[in-house]
Amino acid sequence: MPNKYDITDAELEIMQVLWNNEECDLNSIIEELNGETVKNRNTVKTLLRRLILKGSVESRKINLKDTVYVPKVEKEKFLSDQNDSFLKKLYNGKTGNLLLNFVENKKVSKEELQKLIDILESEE
Amino acid sequence: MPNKYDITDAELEIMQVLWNNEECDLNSIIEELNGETVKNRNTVKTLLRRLILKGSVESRKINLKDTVYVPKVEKEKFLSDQNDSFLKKLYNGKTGNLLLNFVENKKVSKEELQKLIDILESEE
DNA sequence: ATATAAAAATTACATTTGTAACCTAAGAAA
DNA sequence: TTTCTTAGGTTACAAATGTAATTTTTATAT
Repeated sequence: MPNKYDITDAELEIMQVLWNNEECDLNSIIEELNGETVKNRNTVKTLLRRLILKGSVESRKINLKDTVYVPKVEKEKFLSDQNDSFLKKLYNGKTGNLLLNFVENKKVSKEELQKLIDILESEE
Repeated sequence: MPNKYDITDAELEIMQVLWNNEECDLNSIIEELNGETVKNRNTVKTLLRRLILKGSVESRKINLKDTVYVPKVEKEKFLSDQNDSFLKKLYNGKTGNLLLNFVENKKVSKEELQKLIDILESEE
């Protein structure tokens, strides 16, 4: 009884395709995946089935033969949950700790940070 | 043949204890863990054994009876690797994308960002 | 209408992960 | 020294995961 948001790494690759395309059939998914990962058709089918089982994806029959798959979790919500658990796991749940790490390791520049401040200010 | 940096969630809890204490025996580890997670002694033993197997931890015999465990991966290196794979998995490998998400969801404040800029400037 | 191709559904299977029981050896208590 | 306790080592096991083979169904070409 895992829920919508327990998505494994292999499943996530499928979700990414669905988020980028909203509604696609198996073939499009497989095509999209190539370039990234190459997966056997049945593998993709299994991943889709598991995603459907846990309610993260819905399958819609177009006709007797064809089916399209629709993501049932918003990417935004998913990302936000992933952020939270990542932060909790490694940074005591604090964005500040992660950011500090980025700064210490020169993963972000002054300019980038300034741009973010600008965004925040423009929203005020 | 998983390497030092493939550390599972349950194993990570052990690593955290070791990172905070540098050298401890099984009992101290278990004691530290309580409050966080409660784990059976044997469970902790197994996790330690697996960590040793993959080279992330070393066990040192103090005497015939007692052993202490020593972390063999630096926390810094580990965190940095985890950051990279998290970013790659969800943000195209770009810190910028993650930060933008934080900003959009009000997970970081202007003040925090400014403080980071100050740190960067003070280092120049 | 029948054989063949394509898609969908079901089943399989090895590996990893979390959890712990079980067995053994070494000091401590009697 | 015999027994109990405690620490260490080994084995087990179910659930989750990544991957795919097998079987069944549906459609298309002959």
